[in-house]
Amino acid sequence: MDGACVYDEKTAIHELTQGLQMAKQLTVHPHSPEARDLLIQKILSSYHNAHFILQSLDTPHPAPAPPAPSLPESSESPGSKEFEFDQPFSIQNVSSRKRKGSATWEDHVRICSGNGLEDNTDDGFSWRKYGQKDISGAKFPRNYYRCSYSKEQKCLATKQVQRADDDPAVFDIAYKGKHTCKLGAQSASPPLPPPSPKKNEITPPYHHQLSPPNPDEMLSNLRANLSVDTSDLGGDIENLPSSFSFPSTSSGLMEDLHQFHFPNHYDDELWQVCSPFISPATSKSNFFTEWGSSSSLDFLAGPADANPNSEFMNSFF
DNA sequence: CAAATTTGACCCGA
DNA sequence: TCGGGTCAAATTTG
Repeated sequence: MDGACVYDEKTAIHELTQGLQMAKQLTVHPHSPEARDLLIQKILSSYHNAHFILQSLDTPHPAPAPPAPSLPESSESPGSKEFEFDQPFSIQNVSSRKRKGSATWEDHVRICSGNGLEDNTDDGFSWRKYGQKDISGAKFPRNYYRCSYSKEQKCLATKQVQRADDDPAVFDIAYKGKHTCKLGAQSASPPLPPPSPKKNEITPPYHHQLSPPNPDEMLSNLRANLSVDTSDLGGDIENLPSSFSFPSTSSGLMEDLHQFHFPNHYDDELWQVCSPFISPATSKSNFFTEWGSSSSLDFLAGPADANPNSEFMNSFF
């Protein structure tokens, strides 16, 4: 739109690019622990700068106050605010139809899985599938998940996952409700051991023994996982880099990254950028692109004014 | 054997 | 009546 914005976006992209380059360096050269720390700090700094820029870009057009659709009570604990999904955005509701008492779908995320064969839709929470349905007009069935802790902790979060017709590698995910489970709440508080680490699907992200793995391990993870999908940036640099690809089977490092707190609106954006990075457990690759709105991943965002760098670094090391 | 997934039936709003 | 969302019994998996 306006030149200033473009400029800022470019700056942000530049910062992100720098961060990526440094990340690459990190993966390529053997470094002393000090040097690695330095690089990591620089990487974080770059992302932080980008985040800051994007955030400031975002302020001119504050999120429209949506006509709050009737959410089903579900809110209980004010304390778990950070897991609250923000209100909907103006995206067309994928599922306008809802049963009595069900909430509107509050967030939509599009995930492109690397090979398109697997459901790499891990988002850090532990989900249990409770249904599958063929949807008229859709090639692929829609899968319904609810939080694994829905019973134990009365967590009301649910999500729908559907493979895109035109691109089987793409999953459209709709989130509903907010996580009120402890698991989610841990993103902002000291880790607790999950009730019972379930099998594969998600190793709960924020949580799960945050006991920092040893740096070497983290580094090797980083090394193994990092790769950047820049095709997206190619001819279209004006646009925010909506996606990165970090083929990854992530674990330690990625989980630690969950501690990274992104304040405010662009959190999501940044989260999109970083999530593959952070993608827990079983994710192999992928990038997130967001469509529709934001915030579903707010649960990652911690205290709005925390300094991401220091916070992150602290938890990281 | 417990927990997760599958799948057909049921419910409900449009 | 149709289609989407959920339930719950059966089945599978670890």
